[in-house]
Amino acid sequence: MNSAQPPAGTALAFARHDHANCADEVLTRAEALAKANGARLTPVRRRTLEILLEAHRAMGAYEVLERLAAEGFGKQPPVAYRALDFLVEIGLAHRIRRLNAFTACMHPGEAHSPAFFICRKCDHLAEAPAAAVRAALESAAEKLGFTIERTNVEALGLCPACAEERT
Amino acid sequence: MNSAQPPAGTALAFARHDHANCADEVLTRAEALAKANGARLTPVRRRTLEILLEAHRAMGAYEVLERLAAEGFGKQPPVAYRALDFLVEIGLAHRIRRLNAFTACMHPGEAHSPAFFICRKCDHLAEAPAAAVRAALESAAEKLGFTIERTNVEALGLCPACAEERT
DNA sequence: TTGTTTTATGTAATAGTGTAACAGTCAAGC
DNA sequence: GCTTGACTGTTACACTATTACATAAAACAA
Repeated sequence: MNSAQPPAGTALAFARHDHANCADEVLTRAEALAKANGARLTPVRRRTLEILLEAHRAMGAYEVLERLAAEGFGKQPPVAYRALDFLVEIGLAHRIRRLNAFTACMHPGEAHSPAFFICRKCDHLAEAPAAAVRAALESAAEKLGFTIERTNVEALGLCPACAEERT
Repeated sequence: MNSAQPPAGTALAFARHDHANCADEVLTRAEALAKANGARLTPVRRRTLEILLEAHRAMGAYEVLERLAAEGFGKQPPVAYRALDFLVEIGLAHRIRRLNAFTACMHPGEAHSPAFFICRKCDHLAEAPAAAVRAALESAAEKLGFTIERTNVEALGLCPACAEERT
């Protein structure tokens, strides 16, 4: 893999920010969002989301699994993958392919197609709204006759802090 | 994994197109491009590129490795991964993370940051130039103070043919 | 040329990521 | 209650990728 394993320190934004009640807000919306999709926010699923929200960074599936197992849920990979896939499916989490990791979505429910910025030095991660990116993609897709259902937009580079250090 | 294993049928474009001399052109450029980077297009590396060009679709690293091994090169994963990583590094190939696969770049040398469109039904893959997408990304990055070095833009959905079939 | 450094290749061993298949369980609707 | 379908859990395994180390070949300097 990269220098980037699910890494134990992939914060969600480069700038410090208070997120005292991010989690509460999101969980409330989550319930609604799940119901809207005709899906159920079961205990494993809910707890998985909480874990991602608490961590507030990208986590590997196996890292999430450890936490779940420790709390009495199943101990096998499918437990984590199913819960994570569910969350991604209904838009409560995102999969960061470059990191083989997952992260809670910070703006669930809002129609958004985020872009992710990943620092190659410190592995920190930032999620940014990217309506313009999506629009450009749609336009390119149209020329091909392609119907977009889901997108993964990830940029690798240097975060402000690491760029500062003159690497 | 996905329904998408390195898959044995991931063509490069949805529309039929003749690419009789794609390969030759690209290989010629490759030499030059390598030299420009102070890098060497060694036999394994060159052959790896040829394999990707011949296949003209996305190939998993192990699939490439099989081919290399059959031709007398090393039989262990690092052989393929090193060659593929090299090609990606200097812009002769792209890594499609959603498919865990690699594909030869069709426009090496040209400053471009491609977007990939992957059909979830047939796994076919299209590479499209996406200057507008890149511009939008740069703009978002600037707001974060982030310096982009490399991007992965992948869209999942339905290709024209599969969309037709009313899935 | 010869010796030295760097870069590249090859192998073995193993770590990490993700799935398929199946059995049991639980909730919702009839 | 009973059926149905969705959800959870487990075993077992497939696939993807890396680390570490030994060898070899090219590039460079003396």
